Order: sequence, then C-alpha cells, then structure tokens
Amino acid sequence: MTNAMETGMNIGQAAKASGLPAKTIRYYEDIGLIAPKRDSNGYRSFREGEIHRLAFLNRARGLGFSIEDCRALLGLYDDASRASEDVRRLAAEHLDRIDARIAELQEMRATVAGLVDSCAGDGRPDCPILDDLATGPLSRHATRSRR
Amino acid sequence: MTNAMETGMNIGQAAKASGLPAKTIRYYEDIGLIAPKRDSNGYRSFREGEIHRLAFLNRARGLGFSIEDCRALLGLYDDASRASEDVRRLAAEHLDRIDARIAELQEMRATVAGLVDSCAGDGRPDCPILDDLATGPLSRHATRSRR
DNA sequence: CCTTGACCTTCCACTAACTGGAAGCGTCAT
DNA sequence: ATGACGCTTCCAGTTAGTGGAAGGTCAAGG
Repeated sequence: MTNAMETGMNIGQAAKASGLPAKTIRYYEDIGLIAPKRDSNGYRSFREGEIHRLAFLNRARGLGFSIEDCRALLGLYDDASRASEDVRRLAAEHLDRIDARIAELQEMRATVAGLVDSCAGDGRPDCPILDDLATGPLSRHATRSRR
Repeated sequence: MTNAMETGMNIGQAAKASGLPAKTIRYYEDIGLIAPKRDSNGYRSFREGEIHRLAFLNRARGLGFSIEDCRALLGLYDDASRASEDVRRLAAEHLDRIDARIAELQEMRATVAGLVDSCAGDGRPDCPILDDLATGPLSRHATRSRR
C-alpha cells in the first residue's frame, strides 16, 4: 500500500525516476515545458504526472526532436481532442530532417574517408589531405542548398 | 602579366572568391584563424594567401571539421616540417566522429520511422507515437554512453 | 544544541559557430 | 551634394543545456 497522501518527489528523485539530470529539469521548467508545484520550503515537488512528462521529454529528445517539437508534442499529448495526423506530421518532418542529415554526413564521410586513405600518415610532410583542402572544390557556401 | 603592385581584395571580394560570407570572414579573424592587413582607410585587405586560407577553411568546415580542428589543420598546413601522420590522425579521428554520429542518427531514424509507420495519421486522437513517447524506454541519459 | 554532509534554491557565465542588426564612416557615380 | 553601397565595430540572439558560486534546508550523529 502506498501512502494515501502523496507528497511528491523532490528534484533528485525526479531526476532518477525520469532519467534526466536535475539541471535539465530546472531548465525545462524555466522554458515552460513543465510546471511542478513547490513545497513550503521552496523545493520543487514532482508527482506522477510530472515524472511522466519528464520521461516523455527524455525519450523525445533522445529521438532527436527539438525542444520546440517537444513543446508541440506535449501540447498534443495534453489535448484529448488532437488529431493523430498532427502528431504524425511532426514525426514525419523530423524523419525527413534526420534523413537529410544522414545524407549530408554520408557525403562528408565518403570524402573524408577518401582523404584518410590517400595519406601515407608517416613522418614525411607530403600530405594529400592538406593538398585537397587547399585546392579542392568550395563546398559549403558555394554548393550547399539554402534554407 | 598581373599588376606588379597587388593591392588586395576587400572583404566583399574575398567573400566571393572564397565562398564564405563576409560576416564569417570577420569572425574567423576575431578568433585568430586569419590576420589580413588593413588599408589606410581601415578596410581589410586580402591577398592570394588569405583567400587561399579562407577557401581552405570553407572546405574543411564543409567536411565537418570543427573550428579547432581547422586551426590545427592550418597550423600543419603552415608548417613545412609537419608529419603527414599528424594530419592523417586528425582526419581519422574526425572520420570516427562522423561514423559515430551516423550510427546514432540511423538508430533514431529506425525508431522514428517505426513510429511514423504505426500512426494512422487521421483525424482521430489515438496515436501510437504519443503512446510510445509516454511509455517507451528512457533512452538518453539512461543508456547513452558517457564520455 | 551544533555540526556535518547531502540536498535544495537562484543566478550568472560558458559552450559552437556563426548570424542579424544598429550606428557610423568611406567611396563612388550622378 | 546626395544617395546607394560597402566597410567598420559592437551587441544580441541562436540550441540545449552544463558548471559553478553563494546560500537555505534537512536528517543524523555527537
């Protein structure tokens, strides 16, 4: 049997229960993602609902959703009359961003791997990596798509 | 034959020639990556060497090297007695970081793609995405490797 | 009662790599 | 000389926290 009068966890307990560092929890309160009650001594008091929200945030952030995405997701989570379409769209857009980022990184990877391969990596100064950086194509601001 | 008295480009020309925005060039000077001379009117004056360095930076940044990596790479570039080993190691470490990041993103991608697939995305409120976020495993601070 | 140590509080500063904008000269063509 | 640019500096904001200082609170032990 648990106590009838649930007092709520303090931030250290909430951190353990949610998996988030206490600092991060305070930060999330600062930016309005959560709003725990305070005890008479000024300590934050987290109960089931808040812990849940924190775990939700931990998971969403772990999947790479931005803080603003998380804010929107929590809003939808709280809204019983939401349309799952809205949630799905948010996630699908995030998926697209992940895919774009992966593609970008894979392109970098290919180039950098080529450079590493081309370099002897010995004590001599000759280095195709530096040669390439010095004379290779201008990539970033010249060719990368604007958004 | 080019002019015997090279005057040097001003920042706008240097931006065009290097592919970097003027703002970024000023920033690179601030943090000590370049040190262009000044004309009598206070304008920066870039010549071949500086333009080259800027293009080098543009390319290295485009390959994802950090500013500090770039500083080190430029240092090696300037050092005729460098060992290509040092350059190669820098690049190889960067490659490892890229690979780690790609792996991380691919894991996110798989999970997010699964969530998107599972959601009807219609007008009804039922949403497996929110359900998963609310109850799924705590990923980030719970399981991710510390460094 | 007092102290010690582990919590908790707030607030300020710092991170990476820029980007935007304001205020104020310089330059050039009309 | 007037307007349109281009250049200068400096300040602020971006993302998502993290680190640390200064100080209040609480439970246990002496």
